[in-house]
Formats: sequence, C-alpha cells, structure tokens
Amino acid sequence: MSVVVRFAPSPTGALHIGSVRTALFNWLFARHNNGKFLLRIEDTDKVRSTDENKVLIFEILSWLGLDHDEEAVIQSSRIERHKEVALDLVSKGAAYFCYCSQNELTAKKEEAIANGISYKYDRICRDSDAKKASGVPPVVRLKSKLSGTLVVDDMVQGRVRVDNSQLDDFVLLRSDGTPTYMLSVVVDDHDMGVTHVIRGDDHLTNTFKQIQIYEACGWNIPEFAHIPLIYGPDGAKLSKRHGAVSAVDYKELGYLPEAVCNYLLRLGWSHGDHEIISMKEAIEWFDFKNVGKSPSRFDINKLNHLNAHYLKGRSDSELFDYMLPFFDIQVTETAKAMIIKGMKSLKERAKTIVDLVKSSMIYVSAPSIYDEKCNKFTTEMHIDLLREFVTNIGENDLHEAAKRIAESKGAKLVDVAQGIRSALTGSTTSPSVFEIIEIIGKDESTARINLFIDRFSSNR
RNA sequence: GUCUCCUUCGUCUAGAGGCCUAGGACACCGCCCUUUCACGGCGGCAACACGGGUUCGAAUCCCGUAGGAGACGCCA
Repeated sequence: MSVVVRFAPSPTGALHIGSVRTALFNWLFARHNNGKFLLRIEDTDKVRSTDENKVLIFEILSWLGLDHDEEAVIQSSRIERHKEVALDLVSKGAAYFCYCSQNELTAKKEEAIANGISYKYDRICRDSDAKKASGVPPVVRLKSKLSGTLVVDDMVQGRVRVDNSQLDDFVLLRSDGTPTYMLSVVVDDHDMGVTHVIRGDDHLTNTFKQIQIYEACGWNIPEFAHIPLIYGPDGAKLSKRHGAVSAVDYKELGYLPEAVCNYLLRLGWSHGDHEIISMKEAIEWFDFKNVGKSPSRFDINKLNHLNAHYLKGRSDSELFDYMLPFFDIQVTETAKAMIIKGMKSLKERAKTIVDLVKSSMIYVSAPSIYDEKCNKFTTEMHIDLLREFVTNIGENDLHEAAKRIAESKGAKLVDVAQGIRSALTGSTTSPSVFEIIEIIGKDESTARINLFIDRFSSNR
C-alpha cells in the first residue's frame, strides 16, 4: 500500500510555526516512503477564513520547499459531498435528526455544570421523532456507540484507549445544513485516499469521534500520528505574546528556510547525536519511532545558531539576493560589489539576513551617526594617531603602518585600529579594518577618517 | 469537573534493565587565537519530578503522588 498523507491548515489566521512543523513531518514521511503529500485548505469557517491567509500558506510551503503533490483541495468546494454522506448515514440508521434547540441544550449544559456533572447530549432524539413537530431546524447527529472501548495504536502516542461511554452523539450537519469539521475531515481524508493522518496532538481525542464516522460509513481507518504541540519558552502554548509565532514572521526576520526546517525537525525528533541535518538526510532518516511524546519549547537561540550555520553555507551572491528586499535604501552596483567582496567576513558575524543587511551598510555609505562606544576613541591621542595614519595611507602594508605609528606614539595597535573602525563604520565592532579599507578604497577611507577627525577634534 | 496524554541539564534531546561516574547540541562561564566583534579550538557549570515496588542490578518495567498540557461546541 502506498502512503498518502495530507496537510490540512485552515486559513483563519497566519500559518502557525507549529503547523509548519506538522507540514514538515507529513512531507518527510511522504518523501521517505515515496508516497504522496497532499494539501487541503480547510476554509469552511467562512467568517474567519481570508484569501490573504490562504495565499500565505502556499507561499510559506514553497519557501520551505515542502512541495505538495496534486492540486490543493479546497474544502469549501466539497460541502455537497459532506452533506450527502451525512444524509446517507441517516438513511442507513447510523445517524439521526435532532430537533433540540440550541437554547434548550445550553440550558441543560449550564445545569450540568452547576451540578458539577460533565455534560453530554442526552440523546433524546436518537430514538424518537417526537420533537419533530417543534419546527426547530434539525441537526444531524451520529449514533455513537454506547458501550465498549475504542483503541487506537498511534504511531507517536502508542496505544490509547477510550471508553465509548465518554463520547456523545456529536453533530455531523448543522441546522443550516453545513457540515461540521468532524464530518468534513473524515469524508475528505477518505475521498483523498489518505492512509496516514499526521497532525497535532490537540486532535488526539477527536480521533475517537472520527473513527466512529469511519466505521459508520464502512470505510478503512487510516493510521494516526499525533505529534506534540510546540510551546513558548514559559511552557504555555506558543502564542503572540511570545513574539513571532507565524511562519511568515521568521521569513521576515531573516531566517533561511533550511535553518527553519532543521530547527523544527530537531524539535521533537532526533537521530542520535545529529544536529545539522540536510533535507536529504532528513528524508532518509525520518520516522515516527524517534518522535518524542512530550511537548517542546521554542528556543530562539538554537534557531539562531542553526541559521548562522546555514548562512555560511550559502554563496555570497546568493546571500546578496536574499538580502536585497531587506534594504530600505537603493543599493548601487558598486555597493553591491563591495558587499559581496566583504561577505565572507560579514557572514561570520551574522545570525540572520537582517544582521547581514545591517552590517553591510558600511559598504553602502559613510556612517551618519557614531555609536556611543566610539567616544572612547575621540581623545586627543586617538585623533592624533588617526591624522598620522591618514598621511601614511598610501603605504602597501597598512597593518604594518598602523603598528609602527602606534609604537612611535607609545600607543597600542588597538588604539589605532579602533579609531579607524569608529571613523569608517561608526561602530566599535566590525570585520578587520584593513579589509574594509581594501574594499571601500583608500580615497573613501581617507574621506571618512577626515570627517571623523573634523567632527571630534574641534569640539574638544 | 470528566476523559486522554506528558515529565532526563535553563532549552532541544541520547538512552529499549548492566555499555551511565547519564552522552550530544544550544545558551551561559573561563582560557586560547586576536586590531574590535565574531568565527574556530580547548575546558567548565548543569538533569533522570517525587514516593513505593519488581530485580543480583532500574533513567529504563509496575503502582501511586505531584506538576503540566490537550479535549469535552451547531470552531477548526
């Protein structure tokens, strides 16, 4: 039997980073088994679904390289089919119309809660048409099993069992005739030929309801894998207050797709001591045996580390293309050439594309402001060293020249170098100052240093 | 409240009864390298939730306890 999996996000919000991991696990499982990875947009909540979110789902998946097979299924286009199945279940006696009004049920529910009893629908309409005359538009409910135990051998969670007495006759079709999520998922998964349902473990208990639908329809029950959710650093469900939660945020923050994939993969899954894992290796090694059952916390430090690693693996010009949209000013061809030339050193210092863009500004223009830390290098001695350095800037070996100048004035190389750095970059940290001079040229360097001297020698 | 699931360094994890004085990675700290910051190298700190069993032997198996999470909708 060939493997068919699916990723089924709903476009009711920005694609959550946890959902992306679910997509990744689905994709890896499919590719590992030479199966199919299908995509289904669950847009039946017309109020909250937006086209923008829908577009973003496609954008993020393609950014990450999680290509899906076949055309995406749009769930809202399949409503008639869902209805048909529900009505068929009614005619087979496996489901029934319920004429209880919502007010009635809410009252019962509140009463149950007040008495400390757990609420379940009391199945009044299950075997009686008595309330049909009430004129309440009916819902369709499934006749769920009254006794026995349902067992699921989940690929991640292991054997999980629930007494059927815990389940009630849940709704399949709403009173307005639209299908509920519970029905739609099962019908779509069946029609799409899904063999393995891989999703977040918040759906674990839903599984038991869904299995009852499969059984009522006489369909094959797929395998299930419920993967633990991702939590924030404080252990609570990852949400907006933790910062970036949507996958697009990470793209916009300057993370590379391979870093995000590697990070998400290792969050909850492992392969011995391997940390840096290519997509090729991931496909080869992925299985559910090594997916942990416990939830994991999102750790931005580790993502940063991986991103820094993958940054080094990208070619200089490739990185520049990545950086381009992040610049808020026009980058000239000359600046571009300089940035690419200095990229090797820039890369070593950057965690994200955004870092790279910031640090590459030294090749775009002279500093417009100087960092506070530069003040340490505006003393008379430092300015004096700079003057001396500028007059000797024609020399070939500037490293040697700087050393000599320092020595002759009883200073250290660091004093000269930091002065130059401040003048050239407006900051006290940067790649080698001699490398910068080489890239921007001696004229530009002289101009920047003189600017610095003028600015700080007069007002002291 | 009821049901289901989870629990190894701060974080992600290795661990399938003796290989565990519990390994790796991130973070943190120190040293080296060094014109700064990084990179890199070396080293350090740091965990089996708790209590009972079973066993010659338990992080690993069993039972409790505590803590955490999820589900219990005419949301998905």
